[in-house]
Amino acid sequence: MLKAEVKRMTDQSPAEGETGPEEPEKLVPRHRMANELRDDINNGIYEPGQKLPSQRDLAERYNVARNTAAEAVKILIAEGLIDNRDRARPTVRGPRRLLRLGAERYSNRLREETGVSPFRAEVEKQGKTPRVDCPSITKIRPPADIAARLGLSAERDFVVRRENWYFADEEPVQLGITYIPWEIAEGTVLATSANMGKGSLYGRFEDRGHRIAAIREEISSRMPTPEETKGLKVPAGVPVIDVIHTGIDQDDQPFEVTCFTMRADLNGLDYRIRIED
Amino acid sequence: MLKAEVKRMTDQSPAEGETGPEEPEKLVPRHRMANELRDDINNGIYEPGQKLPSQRDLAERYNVARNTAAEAVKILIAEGLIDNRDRARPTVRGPRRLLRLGAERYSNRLREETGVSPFRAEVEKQGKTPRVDCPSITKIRPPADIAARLGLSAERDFVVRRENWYFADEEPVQLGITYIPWEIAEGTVLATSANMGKGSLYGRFEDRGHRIAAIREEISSRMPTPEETKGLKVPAGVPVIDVIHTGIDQDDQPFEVTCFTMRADLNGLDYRIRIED
DNA sequence: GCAAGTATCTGGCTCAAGCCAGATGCGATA
DNA sequence: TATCGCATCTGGCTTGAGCCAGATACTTGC
Repeated sequence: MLKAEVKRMTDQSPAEGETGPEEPEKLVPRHRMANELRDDINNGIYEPGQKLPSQRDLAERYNVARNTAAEAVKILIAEGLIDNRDRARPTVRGPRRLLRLGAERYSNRLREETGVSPFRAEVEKQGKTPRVDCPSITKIRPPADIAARLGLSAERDFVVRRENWYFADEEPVQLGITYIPWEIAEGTVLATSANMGKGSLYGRFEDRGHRIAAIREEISSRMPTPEETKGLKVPAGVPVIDVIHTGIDQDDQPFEVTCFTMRADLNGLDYRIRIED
Repeated sequence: MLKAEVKRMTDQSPAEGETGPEEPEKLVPRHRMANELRDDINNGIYEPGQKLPSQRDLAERYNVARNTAAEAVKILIAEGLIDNRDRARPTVRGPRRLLRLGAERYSNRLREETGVSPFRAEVEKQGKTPRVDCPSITKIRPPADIAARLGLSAERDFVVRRENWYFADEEPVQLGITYIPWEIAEGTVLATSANMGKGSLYGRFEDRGHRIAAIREEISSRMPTPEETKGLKVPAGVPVIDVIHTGIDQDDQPFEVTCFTMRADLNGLDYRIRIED
């Protein structure tokens, strides 16, 4: 890692003495500058957590207008290399440790033995304080895609919709919206209370005769909507992971669907799956 | 011009104490314009595939400078709502059908019965033509994280590195880099040939006494690097999904690791998992 | 009817100038 | 010493001007 030769020839003379196999591929200034900055970051010249020089400085160093310097920084922000929360000085983003959520979080035994939710366990493993907020429980008609997964009718049936926000050290991490057939939730805490009691959510399903036997998880990723950016405080240049989770009971019946929206800079998934013959 | 008279003596008031339902939340022009455009797109005023009016038109309609109009469009591009391939006119991006890849793609029975790779099957299901390209097979020292997963030493051991590019109708879809311990690959087509023969990759592992019994899949998501943007032709505003896949045999030994990089606009994952008690 | 050539339009990009509000630093004051 | 107030700095944003190369449409000549 020879960071000694930080060439900074501000004049854009061709200067390509020996043309490598790669053609220079002439770049517009914003990209030339973004590339240099990116290399510097990857080579550790700017350390994670370190603030970048001011736009006005950068502009002078790279011999561009301040506007252009700002554009170059924006490129790296969009790539997720630089963080620019609020109006603070843009900062080099370091690799963050991911919460690794796996299928064992649904294990019946684990639930019974520890009594602590896997999300909490995972957060505490990182030395942070978990918090789960359930700001709303409502009775609604299921959205069409949810109805399909639960085997319900979007016109005739009802579901309980439970909204859960997950925090680590008060930083929003993910959002989960759980849909439960009214038939199952009716008359239980599932339909009324944020506090699920011993064994948590799946404990209550078991009370109603639905023991979790299998799950389906449909995973995709996309850029957050503006609402999600605000609600989850997703930094610029960070996508979200969508997980549509379906809980399936011992009779092969789906009894619950949860749609997770996770910040991709804080969450990952980790599945160990036995392959059936 | 000190606006001293505006100074809040009630400074640092809780602020989110009893905010009204929705304050207008004054927006800068670029966001105001981006919001209107986004609504129009979501309300179907601009149909998927339709071209946006010219920047100069938009600027006039929204009463901003052309620069600002361009910035507003860029916001929607970064959100993934608008596509601006090449220098073509920005176009409203429609929802794309995802390739849904699941764990059953590793099923031994499925492999033996159909003989066709799950990727091919999934692509053909969409009426497209699959193609897999294996441009390089090399013998290298394993990267540290790979070595750890295979139980090898990054200094002493070797692995075969196989690079695979996956296309649907000649559009790049994903990239997979497979690492196989040299001990296993030595002397087989695994180390030499792109063509795997009947039963494909996992058929050859079985020849060497490694029947797949379990897999581990570690999933995360991020924005693509510039190289990936170029190689996979990832459109602006689209993340990639990283999957680190580990194949585990009947003796609980890992025998293969593959790192997938998938375009998130074309790929999704779909796992059905039995929950152990 | 068709091909070639041309004028126009478009998006991408850069620049210089300037306003604003929040952050920062520093000195004066209590 | 601790706190307040102010000057300054910073990033974010907007504007209007202008250049460029590729796309498009239109004309002209064969």
